[in-house]
Amino acid sequence: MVGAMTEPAPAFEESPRVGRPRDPRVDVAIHRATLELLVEDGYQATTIQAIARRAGVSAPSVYRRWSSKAELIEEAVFPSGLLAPEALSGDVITDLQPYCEQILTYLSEPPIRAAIPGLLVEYQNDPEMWQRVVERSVTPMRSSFRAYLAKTGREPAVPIDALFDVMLGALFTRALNDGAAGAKEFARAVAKVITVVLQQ
Amino acid sequence: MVGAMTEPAPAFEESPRVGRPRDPRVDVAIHRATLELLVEDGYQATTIQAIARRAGVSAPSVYRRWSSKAELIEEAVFPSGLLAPEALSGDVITDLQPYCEQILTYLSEPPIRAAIPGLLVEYQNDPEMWQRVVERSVTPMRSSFRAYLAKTGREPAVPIDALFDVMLGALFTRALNDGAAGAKEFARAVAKVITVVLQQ
Amino acid sequence: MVGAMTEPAPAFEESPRVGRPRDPRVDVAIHRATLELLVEDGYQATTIQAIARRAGVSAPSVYRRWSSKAELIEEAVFPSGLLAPEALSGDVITDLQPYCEQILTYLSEPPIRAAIPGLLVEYQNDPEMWQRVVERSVTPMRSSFRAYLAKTGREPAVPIDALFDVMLGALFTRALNDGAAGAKEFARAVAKVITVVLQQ
Amino acid sequence: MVGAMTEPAPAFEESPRVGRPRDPRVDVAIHRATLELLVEDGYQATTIQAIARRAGVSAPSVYRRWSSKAELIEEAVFPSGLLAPEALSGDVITDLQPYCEQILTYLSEPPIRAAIPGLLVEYQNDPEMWQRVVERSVTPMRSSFRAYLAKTGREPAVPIDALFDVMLGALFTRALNDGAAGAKEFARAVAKVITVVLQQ
DNA sequence: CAATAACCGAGACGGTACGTCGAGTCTTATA
DNA sequence: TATAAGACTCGACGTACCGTCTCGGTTATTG
Repeated sequence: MVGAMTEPAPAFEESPRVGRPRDPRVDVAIHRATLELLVEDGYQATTIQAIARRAGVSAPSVYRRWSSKAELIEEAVFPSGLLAPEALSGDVITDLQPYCEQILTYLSEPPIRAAIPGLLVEYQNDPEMWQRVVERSVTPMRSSFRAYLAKTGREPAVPIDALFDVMLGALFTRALNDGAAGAKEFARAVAKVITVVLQQ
Repeated sequence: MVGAMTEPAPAFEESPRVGRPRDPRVDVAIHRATLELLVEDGYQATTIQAIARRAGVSAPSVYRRWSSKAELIEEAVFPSGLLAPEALSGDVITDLQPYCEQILTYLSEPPIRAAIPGLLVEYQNDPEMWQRVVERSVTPMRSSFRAYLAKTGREPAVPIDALFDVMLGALFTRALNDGAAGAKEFARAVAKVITVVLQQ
Repeated sequence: MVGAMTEPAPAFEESPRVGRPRDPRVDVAIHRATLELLVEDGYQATTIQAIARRAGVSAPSVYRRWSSKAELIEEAVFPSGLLAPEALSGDVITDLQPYCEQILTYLSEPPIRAAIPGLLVEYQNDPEMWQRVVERSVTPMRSSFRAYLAKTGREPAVPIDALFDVMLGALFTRALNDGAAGAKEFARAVAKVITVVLQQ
Repeated sequence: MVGAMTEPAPAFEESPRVGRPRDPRVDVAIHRATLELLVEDGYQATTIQAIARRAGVSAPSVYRRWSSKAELIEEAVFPSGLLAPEALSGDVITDLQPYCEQILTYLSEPPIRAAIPGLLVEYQNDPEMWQRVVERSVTPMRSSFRAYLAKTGREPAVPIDALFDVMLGALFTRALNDGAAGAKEFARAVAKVITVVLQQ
């Protein structure tokens, strides 16, 4: 399922056993403030100081948890495990459209729409970091798509990965440009294209 | 034709008749510095102060010509009239692949790759400005695509605009993620997908 | 004469001929805020941010002029040329007491009292910088003292520099500890001590 | 005798009888770290956090024992009972010089030299606290000086307290500025001055 | 040919975000 | 029940870029 983004994220890695434990309300407040600012003011205005201010938290409390704005936002909009739209029944004709619609809806969620171009900029000089983001968000979709096609037993005229890239690229670009507006129609069109290729 | 980006751009519209005229070498230097910085250091590091520094020019000389970093970059990477890949012979089977390859190559030009996510961020709270960018870059492509299909006389099973969006979205996403690497293969795949839909 | 501390100080060294000239009101405001804060809140609370705030000026405008808090304060409390108490008539018996009183009064000026221990701390690991401060403030006094004694034609039983150090050390310590309270009496005592040595 | 400063000091007054007892090694480590930092890096760099770090101890463990950096340092450099240079034989001519030298040597001890200006700054807005420091360090010297002069039976031309202030002020200022360098010569000069006054 | 006006580089200006550090306070597990 | 450790808020640090401004000086067109 395409998940909502409401969980505070498990923050950093290991929790040390001694000393005052981190206040989970701080995590929640930062998480919440980040998403709010992303949606309200965009990526650029979502500065760490603004996040701290809105969360009612000090800047060091943010830096203690995340080493950069990019990491914080990455984790806020891509909480692990909530990324892969699930495959559906198995009938290509009926399934592909809701599947596409699901992806388009997911990519149109305001914080995701706002975060993606920002992360692209941030990681412009660090392709590996961007690959990490892709891994967390795209790879699960690609897997479910592959699994889905495997169930249908088809051998398309176009390599499956390329076909997936066409589908996702179309939906991704649409989401960036128009958000959820007209999602249903466009998802239908994309699904139709993929279906035709599969049936050819 | 997909154009190279080497010309200093005619800057602002009207040239006032009185007073000292602008030094065209300043325009050239800013233009050049902008593209260089975009490619070398990415959108974020391409600050106006850095551009001025590299161009050997003062910051006000930049602001005199462009009111913001976004406008400057927009003009530097999308010099008017150089945007529309030209249509080709008319035979769908043979034309579509070079056409897609042309678009993918164009979108993979380093300054364009670097500029697009930055402009997306910059215009996050100003969709109209982003539409202006789209108009300058996408609309000519869409027109040529329509004209191209008109020549073939086909009536596809998917609305032409949606089909174009699928094609361009796929190529755009590919360019953002991988640049020109493997462009030929992917362009072939995209062309195949479109062809299949057209022939269906 | 022992000078008042009211002048904005000529700021940095050379004034460059190009670029927007510095706003002299900014200099004045910083100078004034520094002295006020020193007197009201002490050396420690006289932070650069607090100075900027009180002067109604941005922090960078302070850093543009002085590279550190120490330099700023040094210049604010020791404006060049106002440091040497002048020698008096020439009669040891009558002169020495007002001379000592003058020095004690000078060292008791609130900003000086407040600044000296702070500068001592600041330059604890940079004795040369402290020597520079001494040069600006003590050396003129020492010179005038020497000149003064030369006029009397005496050859004291204690080296003149040591005698000066005893006199100034006594007055300096008194000023640090008690300020101007009971200055007259203490100046008389110090003058008496020096006189006795000179007459011995 | 002028005492060395090596003992950890008995910390706070009362030792509570209940609960986990304090680890005395923590006291020792803090004490040692404080003196080391004072000498190596100066008063300013001797932050409580740095002390805790060097002592291998947490900051609250320091605050539990001393309520402020000033108190900690005060106690570290002026351990009670080690402050008064002892009076000597009783012959003014021969005694005064070693007495002055002793004081000068004491005030030149690196931690004391480093601590004094810092404490002056710290107590700039709390003269009573500074008086407390003076009481602990100067008053014993003043008493021994008075007792010393009483033994000689002299009635000097300058009030004894003022004479003491001249002597100590001269030595104190010398110690702050030059430390122990040339101590012997300067002590001789100071002693000569005092002697002359006493004999006059 | 003089006046005018827009340009030029340089740099000051008030703001704001950056990421770090020290000051003290608090909360928890541990002894 | 006090300790030790670390998270907490707060605010100063010094730097960078923002976009604007003021300056002295230059270069063209206009009167």
